[in-house]
Amino acid sequence: MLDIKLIRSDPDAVRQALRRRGGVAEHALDTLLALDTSRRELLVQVEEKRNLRNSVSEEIAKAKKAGLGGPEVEAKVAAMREVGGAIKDLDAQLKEIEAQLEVELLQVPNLPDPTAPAGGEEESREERRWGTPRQFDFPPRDHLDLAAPRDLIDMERGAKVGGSRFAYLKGDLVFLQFALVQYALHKLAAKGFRPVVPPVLVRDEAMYGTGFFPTDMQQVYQIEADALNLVGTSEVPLAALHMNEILDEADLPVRYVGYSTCFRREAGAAGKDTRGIFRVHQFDKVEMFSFCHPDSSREEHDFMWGIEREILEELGLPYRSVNIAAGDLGASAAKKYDNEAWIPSQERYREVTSCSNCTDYQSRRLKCRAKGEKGGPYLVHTLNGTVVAVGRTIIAIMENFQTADGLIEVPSVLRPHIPGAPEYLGA
RNA sequence: GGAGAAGUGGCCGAGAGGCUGAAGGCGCUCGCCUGCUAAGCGAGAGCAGGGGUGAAUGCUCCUGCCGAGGGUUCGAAUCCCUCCUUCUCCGCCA
Repeated sequence: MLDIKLIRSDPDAVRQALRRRGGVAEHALDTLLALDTSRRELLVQVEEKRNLRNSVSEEIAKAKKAGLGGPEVEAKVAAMREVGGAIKDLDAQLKEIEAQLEVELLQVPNLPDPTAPAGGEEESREERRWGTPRQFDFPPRDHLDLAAPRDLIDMERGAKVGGSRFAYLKGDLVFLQFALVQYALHKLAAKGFRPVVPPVLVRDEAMYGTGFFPTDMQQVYQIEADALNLVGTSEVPLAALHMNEILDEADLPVRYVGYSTCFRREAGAAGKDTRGIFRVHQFDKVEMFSFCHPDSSREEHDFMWGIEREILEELGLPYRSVNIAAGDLGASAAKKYDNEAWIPSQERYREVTSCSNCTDYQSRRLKCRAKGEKGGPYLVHTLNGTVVAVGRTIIAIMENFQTADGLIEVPSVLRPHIPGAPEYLGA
C-alpha cells in the first residue's frame, strides 16, 4: 500500500513512477485523490460535531452534579440527541468513503525502484551470469526420465490422489530434499537469520498485509469453513510475524529463515510447464526474510541476492540473474532479482530463486514499525528471498549432474546431509 | 468439542456511566541537589488521523484509541451483542 499522504502531496511523482510499470493503476490516482478530499471534508464535519457534543455533555454533567436539573439541561440533552444522530449519519458516510479508499489503495502496486528497468517483461535485464552450461556427450534426460527407473517421482499416483500437478517424491530424492533444506538452514543461520517453521494456514489479514490479497487471490487455496488460507510462500507468515508491532531499532535488521510447504493453485497456468514437478500445487521452500531500516534496504537487498548466488555457486549450478522490469514486478516489490538456473532439458535458464525489496509497501499494510532513541516510529522495509525452492533445485541438480548411466552426482555441499554421504544418487 | 475466568500505558495494577489519556507503583527521559553513585526533589513522557500556522526541525487546536468491531446513552474503560486472544478444568489427539 502506498502512503496516501504521498499521493496527496506529490501525485505527479507517483504517476510517473507507476508509468514505469506500464501505467498500472495510474487511472486510480484521480479516484483516490477525490476520495481523499471528501474523506477529509467529512472528517472535519464529524469532528466538529463530536467536539460540540463532548463539551456540551460536560456541561450537562456539571449541571447535574450541581443539582441543577430543569428545562435548560433538558434542552441541551435534546439538542445533543440530535447532534448524536447527525454524527451517526456523517460517520456512516465517512466509513463508506474510507472503505472505498481502502479498496482503491489496496490495488495500487508499489512504486518501482529507479534501478528497476522500466517497461514490461522483455525489458528485464540480465545482470550476471555464472558458470557454463555443460556440454553433454550423451543425450541428457529430463528430471522425470532420470527419476523413472527408480520411481523417484510418481506423477501418476500424485494425480490419482491429489489431482494434476501433485507428485509423490520418493526414495533418494526425499533425502536430497532434506539435504537441501538442512544445508540452506545451516548456511542462513550462520549468517544471522533466525530459523523459523511458520504456520502455513493464515488469516486474510496476513494475506492482505503482504499484498497477495486482493491482487493474487485466485492463486490462493482458501479454506472457507475456517476462514483460512494456505500460503503460497512462507514470506506471508514471516512478514506477518511482526504485524502490528513496533520493533526496536537496535535489533534491525531482523532476519528470519523460514522452512515451509507452499501451496499454489496455479490458476491460469493450464498447459504451462506441465511435465514433472517444475510447476506443482505443493512444494517445499526455504525462504529468507528481513525487516530492516528504510535507509539500508538497498544494501540488504544486495546482501540477500548475494546469498542466493552463493548458494547456486556452491551447488555448482550455472545460472544467470535478471533484474526484473517494473512492469513484471509483483504488487509489493519495488525491485526484484530472479536467479535462473540452467535446465539442460529445456536448454534455457529457468527461475529457481528470487529476491524482492518491498520497501514500506508491506510494512504499511502490516503496521510494522521500528523505533529508536532519536525518532520513530517509522515503517521498516521488508525484503524476501528464496533460499532454496526444493522442487526446482532438485530438477536443476538432477539434470545438470546426471551421468550417462542415469546417476546423479550429488553436489559436495549436500553430501554430508545425506545418509552415507554418497557421491552419486541411484548407485 | 464442553464448562468457566480474564484481556487497561514499556511493565505491574486501580477504576463498576460524567474534568480518567486513565490513580498508585516499577521502569524511562530531562533538570535540581549532594565530591561520585544511590537516595531525595521538580518536571516530562504514548499512538493514529485531521484542522490552523510557519521557509523549516516546529508550534497549536481538535478527534479517536483501555483486545477488535458494533449497540445503548446527552455522555462508555465502565452497560449490552459479536468476534479474537490468553488461562483453568473436562474430553479428544500427533
